[in-house]
Amino acid sequence: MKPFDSSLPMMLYRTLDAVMPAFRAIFAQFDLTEQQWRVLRALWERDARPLVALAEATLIQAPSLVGIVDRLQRNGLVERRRSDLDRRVVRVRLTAAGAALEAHVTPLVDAAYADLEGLVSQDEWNSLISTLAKMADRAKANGRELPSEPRRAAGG
Amino acid sequence: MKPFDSSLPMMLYRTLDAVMPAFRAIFAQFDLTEQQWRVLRALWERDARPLVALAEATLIQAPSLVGIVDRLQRNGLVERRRSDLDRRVVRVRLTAAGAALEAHVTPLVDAAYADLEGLVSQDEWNSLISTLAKMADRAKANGRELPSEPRRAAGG
DNA sequence: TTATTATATTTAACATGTTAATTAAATGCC
DNA sequence: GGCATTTAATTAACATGTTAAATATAATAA
Repeated sequence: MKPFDSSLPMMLYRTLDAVMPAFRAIFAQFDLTEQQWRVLRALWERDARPLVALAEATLIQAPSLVGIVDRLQRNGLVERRRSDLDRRVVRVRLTAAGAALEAHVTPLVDAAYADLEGLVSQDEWNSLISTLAKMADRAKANGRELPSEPRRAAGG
Repeated sequence: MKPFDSSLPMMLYRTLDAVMPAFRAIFAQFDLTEQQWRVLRALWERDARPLVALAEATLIQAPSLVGIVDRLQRNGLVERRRSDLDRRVVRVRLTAAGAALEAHVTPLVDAAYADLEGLVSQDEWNSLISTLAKMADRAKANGRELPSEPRRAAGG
């Protein structure tokens, strides 16, 4: 059995545990949770997204997202609007207050992110990001093949 | 503002999202959650730990751990015993059933872990782990200095 | 010793994660 | 055109995460 402390999943959790509190402290100043910030961050980039699209962009699954959007809506930062073309779709859009928040939060988050980048060399940083991307893509691809049998006979 | 999709925190979350379902599928076969497995995994390595020590080993904070241990206990896998030397301390120890589970779960988890290691080259794997370790250590060290002022005048 | 301070566990209040099931609306196919 | 199949959002049931506070016990200092 592996060392466990230094297993990849534990190292990923450990890194997040070490890194995120600094960001959460910023979010808390604006009465936002980390996940609420992620939703706003996605909407600032492209507003009025269907909930499914928002789930993909934020890596928050739809059932969790429902509650997060509920609370953002309760706090007046976003609103829901049902699509007319496809009545199943609910688009989440920023209110004026939600949009205005960007200018206040972003500078603090950017500064914290710059601090984070300074912890390792630029080479280390780049290879870290690219190895994570590669691993995530491949793991996800694997995960999509095993659960049920391949549709016809994809070959192995 | 950064690309967001490829920000370090999002990459860490994305990698965990891609990697963990394979492990969770194994845990589920034994009616275990990921966190319950982490507790057992730590106890298999060293049994009868104080709850605080278990929290550190598993990266699960004490308030969450209380409930997780409650459920493990309810399922007959661990038991609590209050220390006689220090009546504040509660040690969590494996039952026979909890100890016996190791031999069944471990082979499957090891196989899944081997698959994971195969996704990238050994060099990439090693530098990934070591960069994560470096970053986590440094971020944590930074986090311990700012919150309150240094005790006396630690110098900066 | 006693008041103070620190530590270990737990509870509380709230937000989120995870999986399965529901509900409503759209699509595919015969 | 009608029925089985998909898709989007939600609900349900349970487990966990996060922060603050409470409780009990231990260590410390005046």
